[in-house]
Amino acid sequence: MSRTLDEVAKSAGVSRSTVSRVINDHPSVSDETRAKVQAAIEQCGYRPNAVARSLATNRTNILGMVVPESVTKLFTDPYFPLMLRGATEACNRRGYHLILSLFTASVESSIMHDRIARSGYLDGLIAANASLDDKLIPGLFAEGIPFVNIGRHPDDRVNYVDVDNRGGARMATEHLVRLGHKRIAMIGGPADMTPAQDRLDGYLEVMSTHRLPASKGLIAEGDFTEAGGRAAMLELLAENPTAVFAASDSMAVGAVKAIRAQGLRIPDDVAIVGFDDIPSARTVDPELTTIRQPIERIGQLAVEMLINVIDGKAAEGNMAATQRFVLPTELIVRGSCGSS
Amino acid sequence: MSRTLDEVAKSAGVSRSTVSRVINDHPSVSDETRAKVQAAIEQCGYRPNAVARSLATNRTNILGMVVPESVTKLFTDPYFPLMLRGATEACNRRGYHLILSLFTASVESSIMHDRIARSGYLDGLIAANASLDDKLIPGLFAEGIPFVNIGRHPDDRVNYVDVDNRGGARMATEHLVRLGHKRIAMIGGPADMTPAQDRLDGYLEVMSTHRLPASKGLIAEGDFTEAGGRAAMLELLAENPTAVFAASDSMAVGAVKAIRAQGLRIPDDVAIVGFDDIPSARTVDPELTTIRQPIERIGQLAVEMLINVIDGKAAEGNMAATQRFVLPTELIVRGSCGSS
DNA sequence: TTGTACGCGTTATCAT
DNA sequence: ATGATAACGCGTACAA
Repeated sequence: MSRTLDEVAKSAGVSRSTVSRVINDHPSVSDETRAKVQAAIEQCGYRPNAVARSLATNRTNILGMVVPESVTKLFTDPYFPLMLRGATEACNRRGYHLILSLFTASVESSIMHDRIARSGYLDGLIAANASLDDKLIPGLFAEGIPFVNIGRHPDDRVNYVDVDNRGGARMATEHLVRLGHKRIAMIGGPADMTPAQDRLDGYLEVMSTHRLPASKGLIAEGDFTEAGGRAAMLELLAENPTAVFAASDSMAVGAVKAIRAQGLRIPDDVAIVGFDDIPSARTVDPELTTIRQPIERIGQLAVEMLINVIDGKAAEGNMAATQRFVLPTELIVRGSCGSS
Repeated sequence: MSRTLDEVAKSAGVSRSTVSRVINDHPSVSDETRAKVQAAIEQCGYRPNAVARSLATNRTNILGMVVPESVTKLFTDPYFPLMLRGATEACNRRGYHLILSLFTASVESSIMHDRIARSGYLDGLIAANASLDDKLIPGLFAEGIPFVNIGRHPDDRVNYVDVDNRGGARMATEHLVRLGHKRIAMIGGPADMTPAQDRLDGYLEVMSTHRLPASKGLIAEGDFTEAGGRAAMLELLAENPTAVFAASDSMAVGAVKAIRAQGLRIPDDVAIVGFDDIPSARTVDPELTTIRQPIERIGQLAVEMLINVIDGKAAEGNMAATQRFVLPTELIVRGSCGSS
């Protein structure tokens, strides 16, 4: 099975420490012995035991991605696989591993919390869009474990990576205004999620700027799912909007179906713009005009920031400044709003 | 930070060993001291250090889910999030952690392989639909690390969990035959993936039984993506089929769009049945008749089997029998084939 | 440059 | 039932 340092040392005729130095690229070892040791390593098929190494260094090179229960339900939305792919990609590059923890109803979250945060297996963790009132984040502070949240968080101490949700929502709404729409409805997300808040704010801001109505009836709350978007759109249709901004592409796809179900045409009767630019935005008919956010990049950035935080903490004590990053969004014009 | 066994022992006025026994529910410890130790544990806020424990026990309670590069591309298909959710769910229940490794182009797969299989961090791993010619599986045997594949594998020694792909494909095709269709086309998956093979075989079997044509022109190879399904359907339409069986719902959704793009109606002009029963099968218009496979259950079962394999190996040496499990599929009739 | 010796936090074996 | 003590495999001051 697994050879040990001692065996390699014996085989190379040196001491254990020397082999260890070779493995960790320590400078002070003669080229001669280095070569000798390398050979022995090859020959034995030696691989360092990560667990033992972790015990000695107090570092595991394992990060955690924790998905709050409220978000686990949305896990099939392409957003998460994409973000996750970005995160694992970055981990691959940096030589880290990623433990994925979805909080589910079957296990009490306090137990999950303990297993995740206090096991000692994790160098740090990424919170996948923990909502404002999530007990997760306070818990992490209490535990003193390095973490990065995906999505902004009002607490000053929270490191996060976010996208310009508000700016994106403004672009989306402006686009519809530019096309001459007056009655522009919005399908929002759950009120306790900051992306939903910010996208709503961006919409309201533009509506207000142009002195357009944004009454209660023009705003419906979805849940970021396609079914939710469909239901929300059904409500909204009673108000006869000529355009809709959906806070996610999944909801936009649902809205498209609701609109069609009423015998209305897109974009002729109702124009629609989404948010995310997930793959299906290009496969809907008509293709979805949407706000692109660099989803994989978010995951990548989150792990890179986290590694920085971990390294920084190790280096400078707890003095490291809070790290934050807000990625830009982009308007992608396709067919669902008519030609501009 | 993290208290240690010694501190608890000192605080409780016993030896380290006794505290260890209490933690591991060892029987031989008096109720009196047990209570005393429990109290000390509470008071210190002690939590066992998982890494140290792993070094001593040679068990990490961490499983790996490894996704071959060919499959990483399909990672946004709802199949994977669902399967993953099932797997993490089972891990939660059993007190295991799950490391997710997506093989990507950015890091050479031999390096990834080493990191995954030889790090010592993993008690075992799940291969997510490794295809037949994937170097992954031979590598795992060479390494002697316990694993379970998702999807059947011809090698006798491979533990796997699979679904009755062939039976499902038969049901799908039979359903179309029952509805009176003669020219039934099929959109298959990549030839090197066993689910694709099996679904094709099921289709061919039924076509042959009913002496229906299954010529080259009636079979197109997709890639399990929506775009691929669309392209495949476009080819097939030249043959004027009256029905199509798509080997995945994603491809079926693409096919629906291709059919519509030709001005044809579903199910009137072309009936269609998919495979998977992912959430979007219920949100397409018309809703998709499909073959349901219990996707989350697959993930759950994979980790449970894997844990069995690991425990079995620990218990009986390498004598444990190969474990296999084939889950049933189910025909779900919705609107995309017309009424039966 | 190289080797010695100790520590990382547990579990496990063996006395007592 | 309890307590020393030896692993587990590696990193790393410290000494040589």
